[in-house]
Amino acid sequence: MSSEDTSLSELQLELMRVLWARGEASTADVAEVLANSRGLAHTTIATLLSRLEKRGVVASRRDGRQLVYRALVAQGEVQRSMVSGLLDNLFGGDARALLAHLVREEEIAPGDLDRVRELLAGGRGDD
Amino acid sequence: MSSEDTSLSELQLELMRVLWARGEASTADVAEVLANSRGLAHTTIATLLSRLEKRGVVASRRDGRQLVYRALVAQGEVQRSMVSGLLDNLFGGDARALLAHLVREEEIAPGDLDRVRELLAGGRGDD
DNA sequence: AATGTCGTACTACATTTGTAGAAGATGTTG
DNA sequence: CAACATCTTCTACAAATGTAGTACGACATT
Repeated sequence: MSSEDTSLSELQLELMRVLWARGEASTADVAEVLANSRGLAHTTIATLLSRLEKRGVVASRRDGRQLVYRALVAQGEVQRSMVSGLLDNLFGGDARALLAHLVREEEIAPGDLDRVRELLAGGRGDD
Repeated sequence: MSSEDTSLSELQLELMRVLWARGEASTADVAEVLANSRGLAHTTIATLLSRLEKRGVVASRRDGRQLVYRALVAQGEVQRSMVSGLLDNLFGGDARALLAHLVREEEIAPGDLDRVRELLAGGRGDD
């Protein structure tokens, strides 16, 4: 039901990564990171965060005059929907095609395939 | 270097897929496909194609009063840049993380890992 | 208390994307 | 040749995104 199909832009993801990494972050926290990497103004970050909030992607809490944001969507959820979108749009939904692409483009070494298989075969306690 | 980092929207990819599949396609050809799948007007497709051309993603050739388009970027190039973008933005550039994600999300069955390895080793493409 | 500081809220503007109508050019057919 | 069917071109508009200034409110400091 609430499985929103959340697709975010690169910049939006950059904000989210701060929130995901810290759990919570004030506008100033996020702004500092983004000022470093991109030279964005403090008010720009405020705008972006409020827009993200309007979309329901993040929520804010007040701390004095500051707003402290936290993510409402897990990183995994976003990964899921965006990877799935890419898969559909670029590989006809065929994950093996994407996998082959990754190996062919040398993003993944053939040995990694075994490693991942072992990882999964070994003690994996998730559902 | 002309390695443009080509990232396309879902709709844009839908147009491109027609061109990639056919090699060349007139506006009407593309429009017909997109009218089916999305109910888009003929002029909409014309607009989209011309915008793609302005970006250098496709080129057109005149055939009578019609324009016949062909892709200027290979599907592989787009896959490369878009997968790479996704990798950077969502998985910190770690392809193994994406791979693990794919397996965990059951987009890929563990057995596929072997199959892909075989594919790469022997060049055996049956299915 | 007055003032300066800092943060949010609001407003604004350019660009990209999705979508399509109107107008004009051109080829087709009786 | 005239009427008709088409196709491209231009123009338009809404929503999303990137980017930031201005204004206003709250807090701290002297």
